[in-house]
Amino acid sequence: MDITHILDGLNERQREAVTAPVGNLLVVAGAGSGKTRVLVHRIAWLIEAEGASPHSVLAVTFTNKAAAEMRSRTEALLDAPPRAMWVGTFHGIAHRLLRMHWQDAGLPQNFQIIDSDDQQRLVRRVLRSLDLDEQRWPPRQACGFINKQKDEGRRAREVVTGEDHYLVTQKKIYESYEEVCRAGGVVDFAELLLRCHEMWLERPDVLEHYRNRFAHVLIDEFQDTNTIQYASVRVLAGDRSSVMAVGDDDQSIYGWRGAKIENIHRFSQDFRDTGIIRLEQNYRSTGTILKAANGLIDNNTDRLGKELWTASGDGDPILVHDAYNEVEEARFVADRSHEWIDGGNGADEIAVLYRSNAQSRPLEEAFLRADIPYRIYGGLRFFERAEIKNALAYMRMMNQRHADVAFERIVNLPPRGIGPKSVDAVRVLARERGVSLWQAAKEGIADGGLRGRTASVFAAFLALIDDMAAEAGTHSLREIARVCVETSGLVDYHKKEPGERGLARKENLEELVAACRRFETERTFPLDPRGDGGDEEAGSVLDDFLDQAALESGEYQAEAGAAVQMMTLHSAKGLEFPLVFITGLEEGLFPSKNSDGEPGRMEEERRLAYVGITRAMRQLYLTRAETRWMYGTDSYNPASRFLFELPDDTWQEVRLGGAVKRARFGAPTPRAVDAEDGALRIGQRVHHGKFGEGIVMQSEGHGERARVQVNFAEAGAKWLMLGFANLETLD
DNA sequence: CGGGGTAGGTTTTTT
DNA sequence: ACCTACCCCG
Repeated sequence: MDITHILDGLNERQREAVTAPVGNLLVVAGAGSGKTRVLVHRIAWLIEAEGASPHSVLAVTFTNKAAAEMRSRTEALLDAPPRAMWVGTFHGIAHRLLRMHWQDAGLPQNFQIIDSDDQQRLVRRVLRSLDLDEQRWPPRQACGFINKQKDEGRRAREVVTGEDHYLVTQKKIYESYEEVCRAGGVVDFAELLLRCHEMWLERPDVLEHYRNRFAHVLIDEFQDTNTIQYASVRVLAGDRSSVMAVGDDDQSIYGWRGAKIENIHRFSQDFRDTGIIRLEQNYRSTGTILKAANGLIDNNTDRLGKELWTASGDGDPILVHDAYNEVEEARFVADRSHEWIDGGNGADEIAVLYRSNAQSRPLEEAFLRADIPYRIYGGLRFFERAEIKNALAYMRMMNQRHADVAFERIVNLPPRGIGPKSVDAVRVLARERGVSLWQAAKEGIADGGLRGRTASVFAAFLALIDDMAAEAGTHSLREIARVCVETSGLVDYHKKEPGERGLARKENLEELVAACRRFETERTFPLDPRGDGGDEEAGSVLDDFLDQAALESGEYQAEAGAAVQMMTLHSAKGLEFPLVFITGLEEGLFPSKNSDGEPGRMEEERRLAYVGITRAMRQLYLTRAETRWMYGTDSYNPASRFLFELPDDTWQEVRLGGAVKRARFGAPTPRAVDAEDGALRIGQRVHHGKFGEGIVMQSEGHGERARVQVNFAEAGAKWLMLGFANLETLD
């Protein structure tokens, strides 16, 4: 078989990774070094050169988008599209296994996946049943606790609490939540992974089957794996299979979500005879941009160590702009975008990045005013919108009357006179009799468990659902959707809502019906990453649709038209753009003030800045605002420390008008450095024996450990120990 | 029961 | 500033 097409166009390191002997391999792939390419070509190599069966390949990613891309690129490279290969997200693959092995996993056959929103609703109900105050025990926090435990592989009974009242209570909530999920036959995202992992441990026969099957495991973005994902890979790999882990410790930005950067460090110890290959040649950015990125990330300790380089030229310096406020900052970004587009370039070559979504508003207004098309990523995705979830809940009820989560959601939506009290009566009945809410309502009406008005409103609701089911028939997904949206009264309900919002919701519901029609013929969303293994029984179209809606809440719609892309730094990971703006480079915003304190958090912020910088191919702008209107007040934030960490010869300041002379990035806001010593404050001018004059920018720690960052006129930004530096104050 | 007004809390995000 | 979650009254 001719395999040259697999190796053509790869550099030496890439080729080394692709053709490495079958076995464990860690590929540390820097930004823009051709990571996906290596994964895809490795799969092709295994199949066409090593003779591996597509059946034996398992490729795992984090997002559906990445999975879809990997699948399509692999298929394009191979002679015969490998249907039997498994490519998917951790969650998608776990879900698939659980559907096939529901009995081995101890789940009901018709278990349903709930998203984080549903989870929070369930937890809220648990809190009420435990009589806990929601102010003191915020549902969000409880969800966080539960998910964290599951991500660490711990069941409620395994949580060690000691005497700690907080832990004791959270454990109680977790236990109770587990029971509610079990009784309702629902599975949350973290549960998919944990349940699958437990199944392997408890059923060695099942594990053995998959160990034999998946001789080749490939994992993308390995630095983002959490404890349970790492453990699962280890268990599946056993000591035979070959695992290729690809990742970049410098791009680990999901620690707050449970990702363990250590996993990438541990890999070579835990997996036998691991080869390590570093991909450091960057094909994306200019030399200047890479130099800035390298210089910045060098401020982090605890790295595997890696330095990106490029064979292309230096390119233009990074341009730094210090705006008066966020409106001017936005105008600057829009102006420069305009120039770029006028120069004959596409709007879609531009990305505007920010730390938090709240920053998008002024940017949006500036682009609107400048008449530049833009598109904002992030925020609520289609299947997470309330009106869509309502409609999906009706669809679920069509299928399974006993789906309590759905029942709770729509029982009084649109409002039909079933208030909290009536629902409570049914809940009590359901708990007493150990049946679903639907069953409890039905029985209650029949045997007098429910009376009077309560009985009649529920009778009407049950009849509505039954009638809708009859109207829709059982076979057409599109019909079910149409009925759920129209006969339920949802469309009318939203039509009556005032303003844009009601209209948008009504349109979303119509879009849902259209999506169902498409799904019916294609049996998949356009971005479907799942392979057709063909070795599992397919559920009904409706089941499949609801599962996919839960697991793939995202942007399944194709986007049309060239537009500037606006998104958070997090969502920009994996993307690249010729022109990139990173906005809001201010202390407190980026790095976020929430990341102060814990040292690990600050390093993660720096990695986020690294990710942002390395998105840029040709030109990078960094902007900040001296004054920013946030949370209803003006805040004055000093320039981000990350600006000072860039090597001096990589950037230039852009000033408009250029009349005002001031220190680089303007004078920071005065703020006491250390309670113990009021003499030094942020913004203070100081003199140092060796470095000369500078301005205090930042401080860290207290007492003996206190350090300040001083931006010296000559020497640039330095961190100094207060105890040793012998700084002289100047004014 | 349901609509409207007010108080609290606001990183990042996938699945 | 803005969204949400809750409280009170019709």
